[in-house]
Amino acid sequence: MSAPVESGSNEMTRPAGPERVDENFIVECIYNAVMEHRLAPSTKLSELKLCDTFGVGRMRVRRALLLLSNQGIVDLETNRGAFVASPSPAEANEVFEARTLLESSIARHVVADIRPGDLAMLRQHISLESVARDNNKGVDLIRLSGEFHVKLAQASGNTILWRVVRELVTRSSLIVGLFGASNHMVCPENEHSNILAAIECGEPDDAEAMMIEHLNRIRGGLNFSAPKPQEGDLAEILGLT
Amino acid sequence: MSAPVESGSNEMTRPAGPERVDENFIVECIYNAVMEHRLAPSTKLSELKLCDTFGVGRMRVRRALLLLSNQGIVDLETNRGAFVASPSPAEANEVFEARTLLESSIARHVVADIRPGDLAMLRQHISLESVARDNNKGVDLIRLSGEFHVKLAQASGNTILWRVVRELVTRSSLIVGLFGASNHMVCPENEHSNILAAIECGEPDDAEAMMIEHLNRIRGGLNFSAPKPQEGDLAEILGLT
DNA sequence: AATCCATATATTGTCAACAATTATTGTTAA
DNA sequence: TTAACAATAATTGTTGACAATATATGGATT
Repeated sequence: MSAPVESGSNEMTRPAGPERVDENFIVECIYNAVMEHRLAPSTKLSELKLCDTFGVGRMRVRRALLLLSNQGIVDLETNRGAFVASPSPAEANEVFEARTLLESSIARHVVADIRPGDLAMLRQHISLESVARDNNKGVDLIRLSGEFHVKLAQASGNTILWRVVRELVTRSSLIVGLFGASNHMVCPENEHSNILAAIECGEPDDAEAMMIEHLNRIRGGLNFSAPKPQEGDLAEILGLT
Repeated sequence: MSAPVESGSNEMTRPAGPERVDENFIVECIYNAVMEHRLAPSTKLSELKLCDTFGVGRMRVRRALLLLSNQGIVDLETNRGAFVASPSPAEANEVFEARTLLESSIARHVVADIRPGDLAMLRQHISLESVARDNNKGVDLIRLSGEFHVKLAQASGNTILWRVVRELVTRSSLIVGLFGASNHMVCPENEHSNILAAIECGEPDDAEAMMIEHLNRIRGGLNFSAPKPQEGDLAEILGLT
C-alpha cells in the first residue's frame, strides 16, 4: 500500500549502477521538497537544472512536471516554463474545504476498522513529532506535521484516499508557506495526539470533530496578505549534493 | 468552474481551422468514451492510431496517456503500450469505498449552501435521464447516470472534489462495464430523484443516507466473475468520424 | 497437426537537433 | 539616471530519426 520507492536493482549484475530513475522518483523528490518548505512557491523549475540534478533527459523531467502540474503542485506556463505553484486565497480555501470534508470522514471511519499495526505506527509518528519539536528541528517538524495526516489516510487502507490526501497536504504546505503567520503555529502538539486518542478509544464523533477543529485552526492561522518569495539553488534544495 | 472545452478560435482569421488540440482535449475524449462504455477495459490504445485520430504528434498523445494513467483510467505497460484500465475486484472496492465516503459527505454538505441555479440544473439533468430511459437510449443513459454524480459534486462549488469525483465516476464506468450484471441496472430512476428531493427539502441526513444506499446498490449489483472483452475501431469509437 | 525456433515486422522508448519564444544584456536617446 | 529599443543569449516546444523491445509470420522438426 505504501508508495513503492522502486530502488530495486533487479539483479546483482550492476555493482552500484545509476539505478534507473523514472518520473515518479522526480515527482517524489519535489513532493518532499515542498513538504519540507525547501521549495518555495513560485520558484522556477528549470528543465536544464532538473536534468542535471537527477541526471536524466529532458523528456523525463518534462513528464514529471506534467504530472505535478496536474496535481496543482506546479504551474506550467507556455513558453515560460514550470514554477512551483503559488496558490491563491481562493485555491487555499478550496484545499482546506476539501481536506475538511475528506479527512473528517476518514477520521470517523478509521475508528471502526483500523489495524493495530497502524495505530502503533501513528503513535510512533507522533513521538517523532515531539522529538522534532523539542529539538527545534523546524524543517523536520513541518514535514512530520503534514505526514501525520497522510499516514492517517493511509491507515484507512484506501489507496485512492491516501493519494488525494497526500496531494492536498502537499498543497497545504505551499499555502502555509505563503500565508502562514508563524511557522511554529502549524499543528500544535496535542491536537494530533488528541485525534489519535479519540480513534483509539473508539469515539468516531470525537475523532471527526477534532479533525474538523484541527483543520479549522490551521486555516484560521492564515492571513492572506503577504507573499514571501525566496530563492535557492535547486541542486542543494532537492538534497542531491 | 466547468471544464473549458477551449474551442475558441481566437480570431476570425481561421475559417474552419483545425483548432489547436492539446493534451486535455484528448483526455476529455477518452474520458467521454469510457463514460459511455464505448471504450471497453483492456482495449489497446495504440499511439499511432491516436495520432491519426486526433491529428497530432506522438508527443501529445504520449502526454495525454501519461495523465490518464495517473488517474487510473489507463494502464501503461513498458514497451507494450497503453491499455484502457481493467480494474481488479480489489480496485473496484476501493473506488466504491472512496466514492461512498466522498459523495455521502458531499450530499450532506451541499444541502446547506446549494445555489438555486444548480438545483435547477440537477432537476433538468434528471429529466434528461428520464427521457433517455423512456426512449431506450442505453448509451445516453449510462453517460447521464454517471454525470449526475459529477454534477452534484460540481454543485458543491469545490473544484478539487469535482475532479476527484469525476475520476472515480469514470473508473466506475469501467467497473460496471466489467462486472455489471445487467446494463439496465445502473442507477434506477427514482434514486437520483430521491437524493435531489432530500437536498431540496433541506434534509442532510436523508441526502447522505440515500447516497450511501444508492452507491451500495450499484456495488451490490456487481459480480466479480466474468470479464467481457470487446474491440472496435478507435477512430469511430472516439467519435471523430 | 502441433510445437518450437528464427526471421521479419510493428510498436514503443529515447535522444538529439531544430524552431519558436522569452529573458537578458548592452546601447542609445531623452 | 532613467526609459526605450536592438541584439544576443538562454529556455522551452516540437519534430524526426534511431535504438530497443515486443509481436507476428513462416518454416522446420517431432
